Parts: sequence; C-alpha cells; structure tokens
Amino acid sequence: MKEYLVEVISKSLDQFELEKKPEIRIEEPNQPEHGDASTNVAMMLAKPLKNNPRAIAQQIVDGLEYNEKKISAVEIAGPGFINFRFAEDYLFDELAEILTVGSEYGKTDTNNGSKILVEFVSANPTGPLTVGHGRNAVLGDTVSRLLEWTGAKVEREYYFNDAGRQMRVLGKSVQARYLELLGQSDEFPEGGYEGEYIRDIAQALVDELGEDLIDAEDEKPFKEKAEEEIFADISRTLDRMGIKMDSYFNEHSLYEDGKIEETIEKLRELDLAYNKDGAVWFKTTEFGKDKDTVLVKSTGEPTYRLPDIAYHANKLDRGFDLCVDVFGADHIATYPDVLSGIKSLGYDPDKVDVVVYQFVTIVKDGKPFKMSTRKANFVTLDELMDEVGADVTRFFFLMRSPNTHLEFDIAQAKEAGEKNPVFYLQYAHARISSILRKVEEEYDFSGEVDLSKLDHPAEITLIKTLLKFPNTVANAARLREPHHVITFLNQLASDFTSFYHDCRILGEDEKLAQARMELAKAVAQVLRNGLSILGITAPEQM
RNA sequence: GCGCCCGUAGCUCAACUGGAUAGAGCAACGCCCUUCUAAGGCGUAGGUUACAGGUUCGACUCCUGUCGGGCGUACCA
Repeated sequence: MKEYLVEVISKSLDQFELEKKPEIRIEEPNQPEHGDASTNVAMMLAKPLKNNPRAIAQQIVDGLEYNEKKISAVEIAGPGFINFRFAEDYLFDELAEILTVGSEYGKTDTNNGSKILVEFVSANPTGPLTVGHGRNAVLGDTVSRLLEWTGAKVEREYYFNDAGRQMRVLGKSVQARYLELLGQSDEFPEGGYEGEYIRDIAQALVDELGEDLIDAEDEKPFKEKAEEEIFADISRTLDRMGIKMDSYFNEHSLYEDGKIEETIEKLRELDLAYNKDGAVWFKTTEFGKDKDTVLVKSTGEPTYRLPDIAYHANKLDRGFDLCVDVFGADHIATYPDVLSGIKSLGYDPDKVDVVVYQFVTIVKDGKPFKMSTRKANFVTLDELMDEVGADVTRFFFLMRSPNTHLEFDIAQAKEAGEKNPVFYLQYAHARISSILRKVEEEYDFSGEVDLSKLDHPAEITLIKTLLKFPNTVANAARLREPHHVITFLNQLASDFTSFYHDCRILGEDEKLAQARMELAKAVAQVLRNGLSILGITAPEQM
C-alpha cells in the first residue's frame, strides 16, 4: 500500500515544476481520526513552492488519480497533512492474502539473496554463559532471524580465542582441582577460576584417566579438557534458547594461516604501522584519533585489535555482503579502529555493521551486583531458564531497545513467571486455538467465505493492525531492533482481545461466524509468525 | 579532561528517527466471570519528556550549554 500511495502522489507532483522531488514519506497516524496513512509532502513543498501547505495539499489532492477499491477517502487536515483512508475491499483482500501466504506473511525482499554473517556471543570458553551474555546471544540470534525475514541468507558465527592468558589460568585452575581431588595438593592459583564447574571438569578427568595426569608437565591437557567441556555446556545452553551456531571461528587460526602477519605487513606497506618502544603501533591518528594504538605489545603478543582487523578481513574475503557484529557497550571504542583497519586494507567498511547494546544491570536481592566469571559470582543462563523457561528468558532480553540500559531483576523475572508479558501474547494464541477447535466442532461451513461480513469497529481495527506486520518486521530488521516486533505483537494481542470481547464467533449465523473465524485464524498466524521471529513458542493450549 | 550511550507516569520501558491530543506493563483505586480460556476486560488516578536556551509551520526526537547515571578512554579482551 505504501508503494502504491507513493506512486500515486508522485504522479500528482508532476504538475509542479520541481527541480527535485521531495522524498514522499507515508506514515501511520496515531489518531484514528487522521486516517490510515498520511503524508507531509505538502508541508515539505511549502518552502520551495513559496505557497502555504494547505493550498499545495489541495493541488496535490486535486491531481490524485487513485483506485477507489483501495482508497476510500482523501482529506487535508491540520497544517497540511494529506490523510488517506483505506477502502474496506482493500482490507479484505489483504486479510485473505495473510491466510494464503500463511507462515510466510511478513517476509520482505529488501535483503533478498544477500549473504550476511552475524557474529555474536563470542564469549571465550572460561565458564558457563551468564545472564550477562544473554542479551548478546538473544539479540544476535533475533537480529539474524529478522534478516532472514528480509530475504537474507544468514550465517551465525561464534568467535573465540583459546590461546590467551585467561585460558591458561583456566587450565591451571582445573589442574589444581584435579590434584586436590587426588589428595596431591591443596594449592590453588591466585586469580584462578573458583567456580564449582572447575571441580566438575577435574572430576571428569579423574573418572576418565584416574591418576594419569598427576605428573603432567603443564596445564595443557587440563585446558583442553576444560575447553571441550565448557563449549559443550555453552552450546547446550544456546540450544536451550533456540540458538544454533553455523560456525565457530577460532582466533588462533588467524595466526596459523599467517593472516596476522599478513595484515601487519600490509599496514606497514601503507605506512600505517610502525615500531616504537619495542611495540608495533597503528597510526589511528590518521583517522582522527588523538592517540595511536598498539597492535603488537613489546612482549610480541598482539592486542585484540590486530586479530580483530584480520578477522574482519577474513569475513569479507569469505564473500559476505554484510557482516554484523553484536557487542556490548564496553567494546564501543574498538570498532572504529577495526573499520579504519579494514578500510586501509581495501575493504568496504560499509559492509561491516555494528550492533551495540547497552549493559544489562543485574539486580539480585534488590540491589545491582557485578558478575565475575573468575570469582564464580554469577547467575547462569541455565539457572535463569530453569526458573522461568526459555521463552521468558528470550522475551526479557528482547523487550527493550538495545541502546537502552536494561535492568534485569532476577527476583522479578522469577516471580514474573505467570504474570510475565510474554504470556499475554502466548495466551492470545492459545485462546484463538481453543476457539478454532470449538468452531470446528460446532459448524460445518460450506460455500465461499464472505469477509465483507466483518464490519464491526473492533474487526476493522484488528485487520488494520494485522496489515502493519510486514512493515514492522522490515523496520525492525533495518534498525536491528527486535523490540519493535514485541511492541507490535502487544498491540495485536490487545486488539484481538477487544475483538474477542465484542464479537463472538460461536452462536453467530454461519456466514458471520465463518468470516470471524478467518479473521481469528489470521491473527493466530501473525502471532505465530511474530513469535517465531522472537524465537518464542506459540502454544495451542495453556 | 575527552569520546559513546542514556535521562519520558511511583517503578520498568514505548513512541514508526521531525508530525497532529507522548503510550503500554507493573504498582494503586473502583467495577465485570451461569456466555468461545478472568493468565482477561472496562474505568479512575498518575507528565512542564532532567534543566536552560536555539533551529521551524511543528521538537521526546535535531543543535548548544548545564546537571545526573552507565561504558570506554590500557603495551587487558
């Protein structure tokens, strides 16, 4: 409909001699009195045409040629808005379309055929995923789903590094617990990982290998076991949340295939990297920073920026049209350097898109608390899901805009249980399912559906809301903000409930019942589609 | 000090990126279950959108400044 309106208005604008046509934007007014769609072009033209907006609006309206099966009325209002009202025939046609298209309804083709890599979670395997990782995981997965709904082929990737200092500390921690279990030693490394899961991993080693590792030279076998166990644990947790990674990318491979060296050599050739104080520096001052940045420490070990640049080059080499990175506000400072880096190397920085989300403040026992994996001071995602389930967990992370701070009150999430807003959506779906079951028993419909039987205000409102779904999804995908889908679904569920109270199906005459049943089916379908984008189940019964 | 994000109802947050009368959910109060699921509905109350200026037909949204919070600003990731 939007495209249609733009086309019609654009034609009418031909009557003016414009150097440049303004962008025609179609909006959905807040007030129903203002119609179903609205444009402000007349006001935009006031200045260039040196005329008052209402007069221009009148000229535009006079020049409009539109299909009355689609538009029933055009009005000029306020300072110069042009408001359109949709014809009922159009609404019914679109409603029928929802039922025809079914689970595909809401898909668009704005990213059709493009290959997109979404990198998220990317936590190093030092411990179980915590509630702190939850926002990243759920946001990344849902943005992936949204992109898929716009026609993209999405690959989900987990980037990690098992070669760093923290991983060695992890190995040593397991080693210490192992020796402790065998009564060999009760020393524990300073700054080691104190979590109970370390002991579990050590116990597994004892069960498998007995005392074979008592004389191990270093922490390597312990580190390897820990990595294996922890990754298995992480992927179980992700799986529980409905997240399936397509690939795991080990930072270490960038060293093995020489990409790190290659990157730094290229930057040197470009005169963007130089040696100083035993370290290798990246001339970030060339890109407007007030300081240069270290790429390789004087110890010979690269900082994370260098592999990050090499990694992004690698992604683009793999032929992705777009790489989306999901990370928390603490990484905000690094990505300009990465963009500068890949740009210098000849890649298009517009192909890298960063989704930054603000931190989750965990509130426990009424006050905020800081989590530390090392000190085993955390709430895991598994514990949270044990308490409230995967649906509520996903919903909690998605209901807010990514760039607002999210307060996650553990107690509230647990207590929320049945009162949680996610249940409102699921309940609406379950209720429709129940009604449909009853309708099937009571009626034996024959003949064609006559949707024009739907003329109650609650029915019309409901249809109009349904029709906003595709645009909502496209918008959410473009902005990488899943919460728009939730806002929409709340509206839909609310409009359905109004319909449910005002318009019965059972007991009405056959034609009306049939039409209403179709409407209810369409609502259930769109609820399912929306919930599936969010990765939340749509139960038939509750 | 500098950079990024944020400040909206008592609380947690929306507001289609500049549109018309700023909306939901909790919490509070008052009603509504012999009728398709009351995990629901209807109603009341709650706001100078942190503050002060500016831009324009029009500002929660953009600009400047102030105040407050978060995160960066490392040869940590």
